[in-house]
Amino acid sequence: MDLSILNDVQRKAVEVVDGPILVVAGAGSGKTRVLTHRIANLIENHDIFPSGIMAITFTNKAANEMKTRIGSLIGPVTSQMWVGTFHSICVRILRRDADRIGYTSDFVIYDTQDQKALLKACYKELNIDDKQTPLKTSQFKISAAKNDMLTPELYDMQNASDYREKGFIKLYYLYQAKLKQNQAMDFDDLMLKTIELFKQNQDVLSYYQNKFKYIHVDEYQDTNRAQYTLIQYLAAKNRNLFVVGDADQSIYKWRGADIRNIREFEEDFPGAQIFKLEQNYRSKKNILDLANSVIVNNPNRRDKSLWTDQDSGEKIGYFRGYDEKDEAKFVIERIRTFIREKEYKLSDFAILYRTNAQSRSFEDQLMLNAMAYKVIGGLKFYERKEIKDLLAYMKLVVNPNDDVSFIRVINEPKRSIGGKTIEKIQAFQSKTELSLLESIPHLSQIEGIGAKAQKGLVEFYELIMGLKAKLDTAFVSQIYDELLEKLNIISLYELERSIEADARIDNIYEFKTVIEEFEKRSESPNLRDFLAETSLRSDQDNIEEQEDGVLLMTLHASKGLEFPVVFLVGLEDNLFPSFRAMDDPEELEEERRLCYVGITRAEERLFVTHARNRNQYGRFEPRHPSPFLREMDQSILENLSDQNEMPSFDPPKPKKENYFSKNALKSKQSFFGKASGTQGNTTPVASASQSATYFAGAKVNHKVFGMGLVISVGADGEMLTIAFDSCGIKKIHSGLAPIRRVD
DNA sequence: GGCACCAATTCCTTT
DNA sequence: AATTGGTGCC
Repeated sequence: MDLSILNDVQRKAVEVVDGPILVVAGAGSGKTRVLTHRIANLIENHDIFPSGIMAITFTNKAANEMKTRIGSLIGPVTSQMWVGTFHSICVRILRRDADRIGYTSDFVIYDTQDQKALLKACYKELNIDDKQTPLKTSQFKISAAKNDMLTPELYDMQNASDYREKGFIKLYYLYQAKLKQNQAMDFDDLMLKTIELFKQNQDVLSYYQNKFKYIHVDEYQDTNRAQYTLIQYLAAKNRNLFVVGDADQSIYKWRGADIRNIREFEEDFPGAQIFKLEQNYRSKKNILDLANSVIVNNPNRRDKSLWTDQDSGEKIGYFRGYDEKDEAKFVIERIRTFIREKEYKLSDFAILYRTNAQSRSFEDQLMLNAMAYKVIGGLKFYERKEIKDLLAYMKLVVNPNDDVSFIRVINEPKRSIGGKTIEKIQAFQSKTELSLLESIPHLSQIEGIGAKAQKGLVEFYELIMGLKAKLDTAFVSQIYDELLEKLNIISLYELERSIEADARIDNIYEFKTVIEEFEKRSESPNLRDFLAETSLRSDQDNIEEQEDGVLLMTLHASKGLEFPVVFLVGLEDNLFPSFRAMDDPEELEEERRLCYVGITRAEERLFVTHARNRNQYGRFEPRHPSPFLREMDQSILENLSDQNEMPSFDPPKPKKENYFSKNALKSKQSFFGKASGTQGNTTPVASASQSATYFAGAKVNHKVFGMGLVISVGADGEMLTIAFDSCGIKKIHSGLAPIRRVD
């Protein structure tokens, strides 16, 4: 292994073996390299067994990459190492000893949707009105409490004197009780229950404390209180804790991440060694300068600044469009130009936005141009109805206590079992210790269930039990196949003869592929582990390397990734920063960090864009530029907007020579070229709803004069000089004359 | 119980 | 704009 490729600070950080270590790693400063070399160094030069090493990463994808990279440094010794996310590592620990805290190792993991369904049941039992207290509010409150490690009991103690909390406390108790009844844990429980396990069972804790001699945590700035505590427990004995993070990239406060965890590392671990990585290897200087110009506006920030010895690179492209469609057209046109003129492939480009909903206009344009793309996040594959249904069946096969899954699929496909029937079973259930599924054999004791419903219930029971019998002998894919066959689900969707149904069928087959891949990769492919893995899959885990396509994702999802060309879009007030952040300075700082993260994803080129109007909630509304645009160093921005679209914030008015520089002119031409439709195969129809902007080269139709070509636009952007086919050149007012654009 | 139609709500970010 | 949930009728 060659440590000479590291810079001085990196090497020093890598070579320390024992004790607590904090690596403050700015964006693109090679923290993954430090982590992998550190671990490789432990194993190769200090005879540490891989089985004594734990590394916690932010995504499973990062975990796999880390294993691969360590493997390529010192060979395939990594299989004994524990590398994974907080959630997956907790599952692994819990599977072993769940019985110590009143769970079986067959527990299932409830995602956000399941959580909601369970809360709904709690609401019903407690007569809570979901109009008065939206499910989301309770969901959020429970999660926040758990992130702060407040169990119902602790929360109760802390808030007992507050009568307004009475209702919530009751709900929280019931929710937690129901989770246990269902043998289920939500995402936050995975950490809390692991901590509980450690707290109550000294022997278990000692086992792991002794086992893991060296613990590593990546993205330490985004750990929450529970995760922090978990680490404290695990590292308490050996104190060999190596954490890497960057306070400037903390973007998960809303999920409970506590920036203090990294800021106060020295106090938590006296004698900790601290290394600061400030040389950036990722981005051109202009990109880095832009990032710095934004992040310095955060008042509560420890001063540090990244530097690079790379050249400046191109300026940062700035574009303001008429609306989101205009914005998308610009971005896609740029990508086309890049690919035509340079050696870029589609997957070199990333479009980063604040909210998932923004992907749409870009998808439309990409589709129009027949360009491959991949949207990361949004409606996840595993959240699609047909997949969730099949997952619910499989969860029930593993865990018959899972009432949430039972209710989800008992009438899917239709078995003539509705709310009334379920209520009757629940009434029976409350007198017993049985789950809904387990109640079915006792149907004779339940009054008033119709023959049709009874038949449906029994068939359902037999289906699940039939599959359960095969659990230990059959492959997951065999169970899946049998499930599909027994449910006759494909034929049912085929009968619908709709595009949506066809897509569902595709997804069902796709899911089969996912299962088969799991079986190939896993050492002991069982259904339990498969279900856990699908529940804990992150968006980034779904990025496939081999497929070429433009990447679209939220800024959050882009964390830890890098791309040659980045488009940071939708830089508008109330969108980015989010409207929720406007009145809260702390949240505004977090939005700014998010902006910083976005900028620093770019290696070679960066473009920042926004629109003057945007469709939202079906309404077309004017938008204002984001304050972050104003903060950006204007001298490194290059305005690529239509002349009519000069920015209204202190304009990044390019110096004359810039404006007419070869680059600016070239890009301008391509932009106009596209809009006026002179490029033949670009945007064929597209503009049925023509945008109201006019510019030189635009084709217009006048009610009286007929077709014409805009020659120039007045300084006010409204007086147009138009050459009409019928009557020559005329000056008319775009706001008053009966004209419209024809694309 | 199932289905069709209407109304309300949503678009902040996620394991 | 689009999805989701609710209501009322069959």
